[in-house]
Amino acid sequence: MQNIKDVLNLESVGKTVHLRGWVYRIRTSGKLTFIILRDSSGMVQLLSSARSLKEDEHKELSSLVIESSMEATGVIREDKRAVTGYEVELSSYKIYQRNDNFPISRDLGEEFLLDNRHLWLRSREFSAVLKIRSTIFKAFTDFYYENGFYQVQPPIMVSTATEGGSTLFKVPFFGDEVSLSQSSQFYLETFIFSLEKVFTIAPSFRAEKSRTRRHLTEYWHAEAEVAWVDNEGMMEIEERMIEYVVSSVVRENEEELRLLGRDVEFLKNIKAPFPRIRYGRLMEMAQEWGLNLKYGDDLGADEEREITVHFDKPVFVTHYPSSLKTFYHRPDPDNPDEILCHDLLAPEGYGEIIGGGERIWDLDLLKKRMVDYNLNTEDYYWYLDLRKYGSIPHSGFGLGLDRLAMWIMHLDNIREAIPFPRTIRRTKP
RNA sequence: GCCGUUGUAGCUUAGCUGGUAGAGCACUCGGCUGUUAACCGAGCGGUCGUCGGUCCGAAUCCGACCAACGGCGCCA
Repeated sequence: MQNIKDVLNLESVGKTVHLRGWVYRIRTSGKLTFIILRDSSGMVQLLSSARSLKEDEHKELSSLVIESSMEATGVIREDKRAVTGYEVELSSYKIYQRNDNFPISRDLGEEFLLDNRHLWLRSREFSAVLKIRSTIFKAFTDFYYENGFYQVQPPIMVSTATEGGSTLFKVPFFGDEVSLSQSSQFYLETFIFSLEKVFTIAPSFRAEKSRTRRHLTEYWHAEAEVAWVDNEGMMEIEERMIEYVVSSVVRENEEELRLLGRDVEFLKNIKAPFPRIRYGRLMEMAQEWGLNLKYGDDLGADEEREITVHFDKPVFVTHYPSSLKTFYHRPDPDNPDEILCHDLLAPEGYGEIIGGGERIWDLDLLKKRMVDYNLNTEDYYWYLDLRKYGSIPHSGFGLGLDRLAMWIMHLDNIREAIPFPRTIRRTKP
């Protein structure tokens, strides 16, 4: 058996090829039947006729419907009339399943496709999404391995909140209750005392009742934590990682990007370094652009969109006022009202894809901040222990891989970037 | 949590100020020896989201409910 892509070349012409896959299109014209066969690698036109097959064999093939599965043997030749430039004249075949009519046809509603996502995965469009996603996950991992990081595996069932209790998913646990992880950050911090540079890719769960194009209740969270690195050093690692991931997709998946209509030239220009803008300066710029924002306001979706259209690269926003971020961020020693943190906003209106920064590593300050946030320090005993024994400066970040994928592919909704989206109103298929 | 939109055949939909449901695709059958989302002809397919109300009469008007979608806030 061969992959379709591997036989679409001049060396194969005149040879007998053995293929298997699914019927992508079928149409008859008189005594000829054209079957477009697809497999994971591509598609090719098959020709069935009474010339090279028995009459009843040709008839059986002509009755196949879309997405039937089959095996095909025949001689391949060049033919400009066929979709991919080659055609296989069938000499024998095997049908695995001649199915009933496939539910998905040419008229497609958004809701219907979501209900039939398990079948829509077979489409050319979604196959391209899946291939690009695969590259993104591999490239992210490769980048950190190449830079001396260790991959670690934090728990998913946890008993401490990272981002505030109201968005926790509660799960029964032998008469007790646990939560699904919102972020692996605190656990990642435990690993740096032995491994120094660590990363993970794990699902995170947020019970936020969000109904937006950029939120999922279950999403793939890529996180890293690094010993001895400050806020600026962390941003340097992140921008090199983003460049690495984007250039990997451009190199491996140019065909898929074009199928999705993505402007590949735009992606080729995504090179580090990325601009850094302090929050205070951004507020001044926003006012110059006519936005109704003042110091102390958080960036809403509209503001992020307005801001990021002014850039053709991702942009870091740093030094937020401490009132806008959660307790573990380290205050700037030069200006304690601001914190040493950064968000990375994707361009073209996509907005936040990374949140990161320097962590508080002083025990007393961390305790004080937790008390300010009404957190029970006893629950976080293990997190506080990290500041008791050999505490060090360190930084980290969290990246929404589905958001990154959404931006790279220029999709309208994050649901189109993940095979089986979980949102407030969808747990099937 | 808040605001909005939509629900008619397997899919995409038309249906005006109420008068008894129409099309395209898919599928089945027939035609065509070069099709490209083929084309041509025929057939199959609907308790108009659910429940209730108004009316001689409701897909259409009113109410409640359900579901999905879109947006805000929150975040990655």
